[in-house]
Amino acid sequence: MENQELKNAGLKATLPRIKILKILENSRHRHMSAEDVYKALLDSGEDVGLATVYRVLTQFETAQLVKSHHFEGGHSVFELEHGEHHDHILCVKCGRVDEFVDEVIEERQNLIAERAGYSMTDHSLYIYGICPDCQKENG
Amino acid sequence: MENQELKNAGLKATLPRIKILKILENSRHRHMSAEDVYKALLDSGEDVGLATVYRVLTQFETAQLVKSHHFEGGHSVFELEHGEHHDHILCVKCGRVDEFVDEVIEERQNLIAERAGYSMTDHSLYIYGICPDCQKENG
DNA sequence: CAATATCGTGAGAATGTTTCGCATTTGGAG
DNA sequence: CTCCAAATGCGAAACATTCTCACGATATTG
Repeated sequence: MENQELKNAGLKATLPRIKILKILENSRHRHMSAEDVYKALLDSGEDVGLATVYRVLTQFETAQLVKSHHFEGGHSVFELEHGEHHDHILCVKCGRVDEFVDEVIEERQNLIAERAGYSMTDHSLYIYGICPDCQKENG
Repeated sequence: MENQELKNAGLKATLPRIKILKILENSRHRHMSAEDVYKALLDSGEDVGLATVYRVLTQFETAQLVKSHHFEGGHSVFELEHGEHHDHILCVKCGRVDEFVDEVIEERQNLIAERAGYSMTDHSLYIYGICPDCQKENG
């Protein structure tokens, strides 16, 4: 039940929050922008404000229910936390997003941060390219 | 001479372009936002519009004179191309930016893209952390 | 149960960044 | 030196995101 997830995160189980969580869980696309979530809410007949969507997503991120990503082009997306850390590879043509994990890279990053004297808090790696489907389509 | 660099890039050597190129070359900070460049221009008594700064920086990027980066927090920065590809490690406290190159990671990225069937066009890797100086300051 | 403090919300205004439209200016080829 | 496409400055617009605020729902207290 979504209610419990919210309670566990220290958030009251309000309607907008439940709805937004449901949308993130049921969406075919793992990665959704605030606008996407907002549209999905309107489509399902809900009456929430865009500001609330942003507020709730930010709260979810703080509560570590979702993770946000800032892709090129100034557009951010959110995805449910689903256990393992992973990075992203995305198609510059169709916007498709795939995920991957690479232990070697993870380790190197730690090493690099350490070598530079930084205490690493986070990192983001995005690979941009053309996905298999778009390569076919295009001559 | 900047004029020549611009000509080589197929751009007319206009005053704003020359000035902006100079600013990028002389600035102590390698990474500047459009706003930074704009302020620097005003400080040196030039009369350019912010729109022109954006236009010119975009042209420079197309001409591969500069490279842009989109760090977290919705603000982009530009830096002069200076030969080697490199990635960035930045301090979440003071905004300091350092650069690094790691062949192992570069190779792994190619491998990952290939394995996923993508034809890689670009990639961006940012490591976030606390820099040595900020670690000292803070208890 | 009533009085009251707190929280979450929608709507719209505000902010910050980047782009656009258009009249005017300018670089540089002839 | 002249002329024109290219480039520019300006204000407005587009966009994503955040803030403000009054109100309604909820929890707390006596």
